[in-house]
Amino acid sequence: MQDTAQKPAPERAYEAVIAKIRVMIEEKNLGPGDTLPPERQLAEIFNVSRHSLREAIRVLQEKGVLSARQGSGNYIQSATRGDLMRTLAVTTNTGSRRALEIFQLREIMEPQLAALAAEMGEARHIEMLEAILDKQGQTSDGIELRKLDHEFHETLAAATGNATLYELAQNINRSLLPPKTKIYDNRERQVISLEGHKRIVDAIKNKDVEGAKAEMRAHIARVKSTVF
Amino acid sequence: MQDTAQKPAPERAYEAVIAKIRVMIEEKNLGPGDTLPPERQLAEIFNVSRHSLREAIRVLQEKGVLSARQGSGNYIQSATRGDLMRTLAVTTNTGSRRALEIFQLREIMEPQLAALAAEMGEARHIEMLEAILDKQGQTSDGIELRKLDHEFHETLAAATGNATLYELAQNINRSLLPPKTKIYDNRERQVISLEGHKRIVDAIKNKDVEGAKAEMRAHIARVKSTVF
DNA sequence: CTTATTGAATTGGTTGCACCAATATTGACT
DNA sequence: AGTCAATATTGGTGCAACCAATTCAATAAG
Repeated sequence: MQDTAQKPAPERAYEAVIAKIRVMIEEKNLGPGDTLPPERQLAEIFNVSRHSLREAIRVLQEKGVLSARQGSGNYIQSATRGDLMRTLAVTTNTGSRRALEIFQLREIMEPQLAALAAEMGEARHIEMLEAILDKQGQTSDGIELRKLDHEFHETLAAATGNATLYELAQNINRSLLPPKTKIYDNRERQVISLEGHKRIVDAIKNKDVEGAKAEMRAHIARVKSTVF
Repeated sequence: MQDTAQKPAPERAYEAVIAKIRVMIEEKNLGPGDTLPPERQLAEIFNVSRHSLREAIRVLQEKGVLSARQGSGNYIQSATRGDLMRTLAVTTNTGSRRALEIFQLREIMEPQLAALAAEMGEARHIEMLEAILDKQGQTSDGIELRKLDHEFHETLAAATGNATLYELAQNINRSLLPPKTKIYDNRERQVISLEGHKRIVDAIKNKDVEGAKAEMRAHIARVKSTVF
């Protein structure tokens, strides 16, 4: 067991602090130029160590929400209150949650990529997809299969004819699964993956736009359930 | 005197550490899934306290470069070279073909962002959206309106609660329209934009998931037709 | 010999305190 | 009043200890 295991995601101290700072900014109606209370005092108020407090401040600094002046104070930076609130509205996502976020992005994009591929797909793209399916059926090496899975989804994006979508798909894939993960060592997953890919390619070959979308949606759902 | 004058900006310890970590990743040719040396050891190597080292690691975490697992280690998430947003960040504005591609990306994503916002949207997000509508109705300055349009779509992405989607939306917006574009000087477009936004917010307020999706789709279609 | 178990060692998470460095404030002196 | 030096305040850094989750190896059980 060494997936990208997802635990209940315990909230880190600095994350709680960021949330509290956001509330404070809203309640005290602070805007650009205003200063936060001193760190020692904030740590006291929020009941955390100054270290944890400073982690939160660093993050907000790096996001452009705050700026620190040694000897003076921490100042609210964002150009407008709108920028400030928007940034604070989504703040903070630790590694594990990020994986879920990227998965959500994938759920949004991939079914429509499949649909577009079915609509636009040229012969050469379909051939490439089928070649990948072949290889996928002939190996059982986990590393190789993960690679082929990436290839499949990227090729599908390429089949849309939209270079931007292709590049984005590449980055999504590579962000989602670290190369060494062994989730493909599981025989059951191998079958699920291959079956799903086959159905998708079939739909694309038949130029079945809605079918391709549905199959991809189902495929992602299945993969997701085996991962989490 | 309260002038905003900034000194030569003395480099903070954590900034130096971030740079050194990046160099280390490069030199040791580390990729996603690999782990960094333990914090105590890194602090020793870089000659800083663990506190400063951890500030650096936190920042890299928030940027999605690292992910931490207590009891295990700090893992490289996405290589510095292959950041998720790179695609759109770099390319900004290369011909009309690119513009069309990004528009297509927008057609794929935004309706689902609206749907998610309707499903997840908290009160504060809806308030922000309505505040933007107000401003939009009160000005007719082209530059200002373009800015508000961006704010609207970015706030909507923020309302999904997914920071990755928010970042992506930011990049899409900025890639699609150069800051100076005056397409909002056209009175007709102003009306179309405001009307569309209102309908979308209404649907979100009513938690009408399908309605939000449909309204956004229609909105994008209208905007597209006025642009091309 | 293989598989569980358990307990020590490792590693990130948090806290507290002390001290440094830059800035702000006070107050004595002219 | 104005100047300027002493003092207090505030962010920046370091050290050391302890907590909590994980890893890993020694050991016991089958």
